[in-house]
Amino acid sequence: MGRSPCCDENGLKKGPWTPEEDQKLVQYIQKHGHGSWRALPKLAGLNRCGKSCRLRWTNYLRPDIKRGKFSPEEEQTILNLHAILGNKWSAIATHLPGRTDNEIKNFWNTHLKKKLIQMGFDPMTHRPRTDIFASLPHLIALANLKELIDHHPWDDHAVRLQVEAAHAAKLQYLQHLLHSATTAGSPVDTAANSLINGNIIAADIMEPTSHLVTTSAATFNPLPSPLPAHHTSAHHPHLSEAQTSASLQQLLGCETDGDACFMEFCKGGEGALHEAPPLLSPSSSLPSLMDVSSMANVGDACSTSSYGGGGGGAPSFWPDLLLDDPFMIDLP
DNA sequence: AATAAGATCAACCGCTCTAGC
DNA sequence: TGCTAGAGCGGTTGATCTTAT
Repeated sequence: MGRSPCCDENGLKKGPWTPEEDQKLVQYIQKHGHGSWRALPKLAGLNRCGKSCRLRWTNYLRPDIKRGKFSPEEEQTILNLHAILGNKWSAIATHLPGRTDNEIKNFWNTHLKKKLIQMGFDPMTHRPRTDIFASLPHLIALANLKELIDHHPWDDHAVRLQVEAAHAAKLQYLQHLLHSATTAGSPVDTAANSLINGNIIAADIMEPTSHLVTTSAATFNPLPSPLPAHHTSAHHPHLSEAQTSASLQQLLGCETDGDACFMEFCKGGEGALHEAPPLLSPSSSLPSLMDVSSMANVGDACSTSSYGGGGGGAPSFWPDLLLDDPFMIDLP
């Protein structure tokens, strides 16, 4: 255990690699393979530590490295996988041939993270930021920008995230308002009225999620009945299965019954999980998987398909958020 | 043209994990 | 079973490049 001494010993060279060093490293590995990285520098005639050699090879010199801009498809894959895996760059990199974990990490930190933040998302959870009062003007603007869908040049994932986020956040906000409205004279009363009167709920703006907000706002029971004994989700402790099913039907805008609707929803998710079965083992302790697995609390529809690799892949914030405890919203 | 600010990305640091003894 | 060395990972840094003023 402990940290292995590395570049800080014996005056080994650090910093940028020269073309000569690159050539030595490439030639040696092509001839002998890398073998033990620790032994390699000496054998290859390099005044570098093994760790530095390994990094240079894996991140830059490897022949199968793909360089250049990330394609929209790659960007979407990263977004999808990050929503599921979090900062597991090496795991994400295994699904992007030719891209290194370092490159993906840099791309995330310099592009995608900022993009999500600008869209009002928490880049770590992929959920709308919960400081809703602070970001309300932004959300209102988003929710009322139909042009966003019609004309915005962003890729599908970004648009979908933005639209869904606006509505999910509205829903969360509304749920809070409904709860708060019981307090007479509450400063949120006015806001609630204006919301319900249409200032924010513009049911005709965005289908299908727009009417999700209105229907749920109209029918949402702020004090749902207790769960059946067999249904003890920690995530959705106040929703009964029947309520969940019915709410889903409404929320997802389905003609069919709630279970079938939910199945459809699971199947309809973008391909992240379809393409990533090796990453989704039941024994995995990746915390962000909870977002996905929690979908199973509704009807077990997604759990098997997700873990089995054949199923869902919905935006991770969605089902959780829609079914979340209405009073769990973080408020300033 | 000069300079400041921001963006990018290669490389390093320090930690954890794992295989071998 | 416990210890160690080596490999790998994610976070961070800092040099360089680009853009704005």
